[in-house]
Order: sequence, then structure tokens, then C-alpha cells
Amino acid sequence: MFGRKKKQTEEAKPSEPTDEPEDKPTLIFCGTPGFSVPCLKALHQKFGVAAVVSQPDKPVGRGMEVAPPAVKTAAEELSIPCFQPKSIKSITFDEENRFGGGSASAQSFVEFLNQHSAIDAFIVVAYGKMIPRSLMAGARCGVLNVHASLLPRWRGAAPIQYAIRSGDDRSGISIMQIDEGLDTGPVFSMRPVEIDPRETAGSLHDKLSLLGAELLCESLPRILDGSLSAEPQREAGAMHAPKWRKEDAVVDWSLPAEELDRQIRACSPRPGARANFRGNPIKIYNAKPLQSYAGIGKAPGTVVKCDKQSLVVAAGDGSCLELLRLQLPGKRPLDIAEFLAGAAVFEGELLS
RNA sequence: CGCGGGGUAGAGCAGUCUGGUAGCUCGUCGGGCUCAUAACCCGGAGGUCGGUGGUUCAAAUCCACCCCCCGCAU
Repeated sequence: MFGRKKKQTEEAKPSEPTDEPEDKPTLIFCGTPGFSVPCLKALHQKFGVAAVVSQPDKPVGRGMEVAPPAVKTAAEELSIPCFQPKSIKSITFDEENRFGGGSASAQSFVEFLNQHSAIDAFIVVAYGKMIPRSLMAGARCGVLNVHASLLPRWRGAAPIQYAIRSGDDRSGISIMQIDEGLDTGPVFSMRPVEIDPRETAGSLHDKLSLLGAELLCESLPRILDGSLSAEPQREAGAMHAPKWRKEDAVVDWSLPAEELDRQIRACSPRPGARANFRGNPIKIYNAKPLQSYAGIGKAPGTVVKCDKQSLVVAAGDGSCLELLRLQLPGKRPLDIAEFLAGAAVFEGELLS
């Protein structure tokens, strides 16, 4: 069992592959944002993680202060060495089983890899960069990936958002072998999760983040000992979920309310679906499509009802959207009753 | 030193430019009206106006520094 915890006193591993599985596999974890952290923590607790690779610290947020990625912070808490090369794509792996090449910022990582020549697997969870061939060749089990969709649906960077915006009734986690393509490698295991009708990208993100850690830890022992094989993906049903762009968050009131609702949930809590109100950008975090107002016939974007408790706006195809949680620039997100307590809104006003 | 908005009663806001009795919507408590109500009417409680220092006869308001929250951009 890989789950048994044994103190490992020797740093270096024998380079010859042995028939007997090691007490503890040598794993290198690559990840960057908060989504990856549960995987890292669970993996380290059950199997031990030899090293972490994450994106470099970068200026981020207000004030452009340099901040470390969530995975680096977690690695430090767990006392795992963390490397942050600017690029790993030029790292090589030669016939003598040595890593080489790589940018200047990757040198210490390459050096570390050569000290651990019996790497069992690289495990990539939302690392944020493509993985070079050298890493696939350089570990006994290659590069494994935790992906937040049921492949081949939603390959790419934003599977969670696409699943919600498309109205999918389920999502899930796939554990796959990374090949040269974008999320095209063969799949070891998948586990579905239901998408609740009121699911947001945030809530699904959190669920899948935990589910990913769970399924990874369950699958890994059998991947490492070869008893679990990977099935090639069917190409039928393959869908691409590219990076979520700014335009994906812009509300178009001429769309039917149900579509707007899905878009709003896909954008919540980040970046927040965006509309315009009296010349100000306004963010919509939660809304409800209404049937009872359907067919009212006002121009999309028109406020068709506004009292102290509720605000209803006309959308496309005669549908209406009740806004439930809003945010004005410089303000906190507010539930509709609070919002209306401070901002007089009139029926007939137009949002864009 | 990326650009910008904000912190005033339990919540959301106005008042700050032009210093001079703390205001609005909601909630809450009490009373009234009503078959009834999240409706309506009357009344009450609740605030060291983010903090510290300065200017002034007088500071929510002007000046300086600090703390916290948020929008854009990345």
C-alpha cells in the first residue's frame, strides 16, 4: 500500500526500476491557484510530495503588489520545496535518463530532478502552462492530470464556467494521462457530480476541487502499480472550453432570461456578470428567470417592476429576469433589498 | 509608487465642494387601522460620523498621517 506512512530517510532513490513498489512514490506536483491546493494537501498527506512546481510570483490585484500563487503558500506550509521557473518548456530528457536544458529560472528545478532520478509521476493540477515532452518521458508513469470536467467534454482552461453556461446537468473530475494535446490524453478514471440548478462557478469550483483530490488519491495507487489502465478519449462529444474572456461576462439583455441566468452563475463570484446602469458598470451575481412576467413586451433591459423588495428587468423573447444580488463600482455586493434601500430605481429605466 | 471609488444608527445611502441643531429608505420596539398582510398611519430607541493628530470660537465637513473595504487594469 502506498497509503502507509513510513519515514523516508534516504533522499536519493535507486535509478533502476524495481519490481517491488516503493513504500512511498516520488511525486512532483505542478499547480498554481486555489483549485490545486486540496490535491496538493491530500497527496502530500497520503503519499508524500517530493517537490512542487508553481508559476512565479507576479504582480496582482490592486496596487500591483507581487504575490505568491496559492500553491506556493501551501507548499511552504507543508515544508515542500517549491520551484517557480518562468518556463519549463525547454527542459530536456535524454537517453541517459538525465534532465537538461531549461531556462535560467528552471536550473534549480532541473538539478533537483536529476537528484531524484526515479520519479514515479508528475501530477499536474491547474498549473497554467503546457507540459513539455521531457516530463512525460522523465517519470515512470509520465504526467498525470486532474481535470475539472468529464472528458472529452470541456477540454481547456475554463471547464467549470462552460459547463454552467451551457446548462449541463452534470460535471465531474477526470484523472488523465497528459499527452501533447490540450487535455486529449487517455483517461484513468472519472467521477461525475450533479450541477445544481442554482450552482455557481464558485460553488462548483469548490466541489470539484475537493472531488479532484479524492479521486486522485483513490486512483493513484492503481495507476502507479499499473493495475488501472487509461482509456483513450472518444472524439465524439469533444468540446473546447477556452479561457474565460472579459466579453463572456458582458450581459446582453436581448438574450432569454434563462440564458442570462446561466451566464450570471457562470460568472459568479468571479468576475461577475457585467451590465450598465446609469452610466456605471454594475455587476450581477445572482438573478432568477421569471415565467410570470413572460410576454410583457418591454424592450430588453427595461425595468418592468421595482418596489422595496424586488427588481425585475425585461430580457429577450418576452422573458424577464429578477435581479437578486448586485454590486456598484466601489461598493460591496448587495442583496436586492439592501441595494434598493440606498438607490432609488424607477420602473421604465433602462439597463444596458 | 498602475488608475479610481468608499468607510455617517443593525443594513443600505444623503449630507462634505460653500465648517454652525445628525438626515433618508429599510429593519427593530411600542401604539393605531384592517377579515388580514411583507400594506398603511402615529410614536420611540439606537450614532465617540473608520483611527490619530492639526487648523478653528466651532470640524462628518478643511489639512496631515494611518487602518480597513471595493471598482478598473494586470
